[in-house]
Amino acid sequence: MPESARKIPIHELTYERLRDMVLFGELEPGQPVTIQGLIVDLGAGMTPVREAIRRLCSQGALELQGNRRICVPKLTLEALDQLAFARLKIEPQLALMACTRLNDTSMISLQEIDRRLDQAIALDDVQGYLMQNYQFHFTLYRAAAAPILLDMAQSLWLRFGPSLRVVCGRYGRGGLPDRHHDVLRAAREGDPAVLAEAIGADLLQGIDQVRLALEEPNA
Amino acid sequence: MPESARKIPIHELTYERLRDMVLFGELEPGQPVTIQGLIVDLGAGMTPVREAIRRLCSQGALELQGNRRICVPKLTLEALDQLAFARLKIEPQLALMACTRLNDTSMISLQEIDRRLDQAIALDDVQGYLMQNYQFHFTLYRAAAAPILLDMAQSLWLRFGPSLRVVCGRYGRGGLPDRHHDVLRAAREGDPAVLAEAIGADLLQGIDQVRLALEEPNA
DNA sequence: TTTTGGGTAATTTGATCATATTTTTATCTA
DNA sequence: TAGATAAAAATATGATCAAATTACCCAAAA
Repeated sequence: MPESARKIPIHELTYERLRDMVLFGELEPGQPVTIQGLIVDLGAGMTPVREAIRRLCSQGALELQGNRRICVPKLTLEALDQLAFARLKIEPQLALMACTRLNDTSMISLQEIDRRLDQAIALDDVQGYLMQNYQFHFTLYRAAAAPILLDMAQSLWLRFGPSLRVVCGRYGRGGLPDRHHDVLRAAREGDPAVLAEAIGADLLQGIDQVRLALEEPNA
Repeated sequence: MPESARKIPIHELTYERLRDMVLFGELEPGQPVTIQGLIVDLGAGMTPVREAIRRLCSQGALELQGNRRICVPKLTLEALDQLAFARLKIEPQLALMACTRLNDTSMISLQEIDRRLDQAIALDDVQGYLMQNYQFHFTLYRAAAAPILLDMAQSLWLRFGPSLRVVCGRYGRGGLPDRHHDVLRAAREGDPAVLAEAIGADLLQGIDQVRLALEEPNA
């Protein structure tokens, strides 16, 4: 084994793996998550798995159901309203703060991610779309150098992710045309207010898609 | 042992105990927290302690310092700015949503808590002040029936708590006259906008106190 | 006969602890 | 100061116990 990786503890790796499973739709809303199952699936010991689960529960990515069972929470309309409110407050602010701090390196990263995102859409690759979309937003947000707001955004995405996947899977990503080009243009021009506005518009689009799906009768 | 309590698992109790220690100033900013130390202090096993710590880390109440040491984070000015922004967005909204849902029972609770709060101030009981202040806000917020926003508020308070304690200890609670009577009045009159405004003013007062302390040269 | 209901047994899963291993920090000597 | 060694603390595993769910069986009713 290379020396490079021999620093990250297993509980951290387990956390990251499980987090990505939630974030990128490998786990469906409502799906039960068992400690024993993860021990087998991820090949980790009991303690690391338990710690990863605890972290994700306190971020809202997983949910304890009274009888010490754990599942991926299903989004209700009430929960979606709260998520929408918080995301529209926090994420445009992160974009605003990031705007003046974007350097050439991060601009190139954003453009590269956007390219891969378009590619995923062209290939109908839902998982790839979700991953690149996440990377796009968080590459921007990280530039804000605001770790507390970033944590909050991360938690909000963890609550949102599974449902977004369901929507994409159901309709294809047809209803999700790209607002990212507006975002990129505003970033290039360095106008914080416009950038924040563009991010808000992008979020709203995803939120409305999920809302439509939730309002349908078929669960 | 009475049968009543024999449902809550130790890792949950340990979490609650440790959370309160952070929230009510029993742990100072910068203070190291060790697993072994908590095993001794709280009389719990290793697994429950580790899980409690992981949960609090992911809420920002504790901080991992690279070399697998853990401490209570010190608030920087940058962190305070982020906290201020988020709290002023989230908490007034919780108050607003709570306003129309407050019933007689919760109003009586709020008034009772406010009474105990005044009492704590009169007795110069800093810990009591912090506890009643927390109860006041969260009894109100819980009435909003918005668990996601409530989680966010909880996390924000966990990041804020230790520093508030330091401020109170340094100046006494002299600079913290009560905005709660304004809050109570608005709640009685059932005006959501006024209530949200009053909560915002209350928060701002505490935030400014901490900001003043942070801007002082003496660390 | 088929179906429904209740209840017990078996299995699965979670909670906790004791222990071994690894890493980091502190101490001591050169 | 540097390097080696000892002590302390964190990581990770596996075993054990307790709780919950599931499977199954038998009896009674349709």
